[in-house]
Amino acid sequence: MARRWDPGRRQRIIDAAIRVVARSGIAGLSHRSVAAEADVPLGSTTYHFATLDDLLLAALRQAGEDFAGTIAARRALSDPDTDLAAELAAWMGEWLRGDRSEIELEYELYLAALRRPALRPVAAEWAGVLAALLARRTDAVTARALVALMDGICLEALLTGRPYDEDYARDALARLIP
Amino acid sequence: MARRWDPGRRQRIIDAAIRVVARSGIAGLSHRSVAAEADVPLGSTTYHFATLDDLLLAALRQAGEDFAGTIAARRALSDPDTDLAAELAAWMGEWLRGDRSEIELEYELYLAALRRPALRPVAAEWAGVLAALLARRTDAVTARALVALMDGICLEALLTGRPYDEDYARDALARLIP
DNA sequence: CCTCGTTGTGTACGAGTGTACATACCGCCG
DNA sequence: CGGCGGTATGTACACTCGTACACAACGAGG
Repeated sequence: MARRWDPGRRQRIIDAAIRVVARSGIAGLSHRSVAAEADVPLGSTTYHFATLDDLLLAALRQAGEDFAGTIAARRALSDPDTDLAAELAAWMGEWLRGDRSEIELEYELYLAALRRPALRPVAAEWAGVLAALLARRTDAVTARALVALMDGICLEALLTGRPYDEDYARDALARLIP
Repeated sequence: MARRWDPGRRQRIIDAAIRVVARSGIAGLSHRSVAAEADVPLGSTTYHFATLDDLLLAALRQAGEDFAGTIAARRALSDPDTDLAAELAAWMGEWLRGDRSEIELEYELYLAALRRPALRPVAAEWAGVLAALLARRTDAVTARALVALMDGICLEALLTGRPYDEDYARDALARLIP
């Protein structure tokens, strides 16, 4: 029989779950679809993650950590010499022009917390990490508002299909900064 | 056999679908669950709505119309003598303190457009109706930004479980108004 | 060497799903 | 009055799903 002892299998299942959600959405997530994607037997996914919610939680956590890494790597956000509103607007533009399935993956996992209380602490941390970073360039209240406005602007672009308008975003964000 | 000719059946199916989504989410929406809720045979739901997406589209449209009616009825939003930011913040507070399943219903239908291009025109109109109303109190660009910020603030409260802070919301909204 | 408990696997079951389709009903037009 | 066509229904099929559970492999401790 195949590999009986496989450290890191749990992680590979999480990675597979993320790919499945990126491709087919949360609706397409099942023990079987993940098992096929990760190339492990069905029993393996149910063994490591008894319920689908466990798996979803792990996927959200992972995506949140990846996101935190991404923003930490974007040094211009922390550089006090840049125009914060312009920098944020440019960042959103890059993100929105990127791979659509990655965008949908991140937002869908994030929004899943609406119906699943178990995911809310992770979603809160996700938003909190960004707010904390922005708070170093301005005050905490403004940082929170900036995060909210960015969320709203991105959602508007994604949900209505209207193209993203970077000038508008920069202007609106700038108004929030005292 | 029961009622063969039933005008308004289509509408009753839509209403039932909305109740199902409110109770169990989009994930719980199926031809069968709607049929049971509407007390009609299975074939009736598949006859009026060949695919689930058709039904979802109709439900979103209906919810959007209800929403448009709600904001139209809230006269203070149009009254030029009120403080717009304070009025919006108070309105969000009332809404967020209301029935959670209704909140989840509206947001879940709205957010469903993320993965379903067919729903985007309806979502766009939903957001557009509110923006158009606000544009009569300020300019069009500011109105759009207000809608985005309100969306972001509501989502933050709903996704993180943090309680809604009306003072903060009023202050942030006021900053957007020139 | 031989148990024993943990880790991992395969299979089977019952429930629920979308869909297709033959059939039934009923108002209307000829 | 007769049948035609749109409306409505019930059933059946093929499929996917979560879950349970018996069993296989293996490392460790006796």
